[in-house]
Amino acid sequence: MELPDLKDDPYLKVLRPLVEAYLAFELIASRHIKSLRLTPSQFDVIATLGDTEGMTCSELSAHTLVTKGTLTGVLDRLVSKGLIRRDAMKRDRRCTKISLTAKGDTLFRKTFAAHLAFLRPFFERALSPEEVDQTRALLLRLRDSFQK
Amino acid sequence: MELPDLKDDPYLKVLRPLVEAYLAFELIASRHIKSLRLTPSQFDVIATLGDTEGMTCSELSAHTLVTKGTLTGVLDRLVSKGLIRRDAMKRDRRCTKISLTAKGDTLFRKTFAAHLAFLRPFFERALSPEEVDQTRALLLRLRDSFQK
DNA sequence: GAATCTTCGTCCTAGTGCGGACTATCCTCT
DNA sequence: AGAGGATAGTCCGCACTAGGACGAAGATTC
Repeated sequence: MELPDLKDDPYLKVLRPLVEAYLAFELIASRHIKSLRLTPSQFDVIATLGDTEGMTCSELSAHTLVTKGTLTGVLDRLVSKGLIRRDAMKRDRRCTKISLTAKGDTLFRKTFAAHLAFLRPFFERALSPEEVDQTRALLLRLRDSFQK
Repeated sequence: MELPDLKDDPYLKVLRPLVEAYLAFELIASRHIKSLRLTPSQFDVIATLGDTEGMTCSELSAHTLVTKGTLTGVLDRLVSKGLIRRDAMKRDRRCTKISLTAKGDTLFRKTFAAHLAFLRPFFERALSPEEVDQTRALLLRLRDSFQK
């Protein structure tokens, strides 16, 4: 959603840069993810499940950007790729425990660090370490303002 | 797409705040747009067409976040709501000129300023005017780094 | 123990997103 | 003029999105 940026408004001047910076990042990141034969949502799920004992659908949707309703389909595709497994839970028969298969874990180890290493240079060449801290603080203030 | 944030990496520290700030903004903005009975894409198109003589599909997709392929469907729905109009162009019979109808223009005038006014306080209470300029500059550097 | 409330995962609808294929049209170059 | 290439808009397949409806299964309350 792009909004004309009334250049003279002192506050809305950040609106477009925020959107553009995020989208530029998102485009680069998702291209790299696609080269791994995954979609962003699928990568999100794999990265979240990595190094855990597994979790339920609700937990998974809370820790990722994938909503409960969408998760069903995303998990279906990951199961058919053999990357995750759905197991019934003893205690609560409503829940399903989602966890990485051996194949999924291998993929996680191979790709996760590589993905971060791929992204780092984009940040490195844009900002000095001090600017990183500055940017981080400013963005968190913005986030908090929008979150309540 | 959410990425674990290796807290100790001096560069990737901005990754998560960037994603979170954008998503928090996006959530707020799209909720407000939905109260206008529009989707974010539809609002994007209306806002872009506002105060113009109309434009072709290609121009429209260049000025919005909607890609050419998706645009067809979005425009179809806006036509059926009576908000925009598709007219053949004399010069180039490949092109279609998309413009707001009277009803679409009324909607634009009523909602666009209101939407910006709705968003402004979120920025205002998060950042001082100087910080706005700072944030803007930093975000643009990030954007540019990801764009080449 | 039974009625109720809540939670869990799935399914549904409408709308979006991308990229590639396709047709119609225009433009360019020889 | 005629061939090749570029551009415009549409259509397609597949994946994703939010939110709401649903039945099954626990939790709570009396």
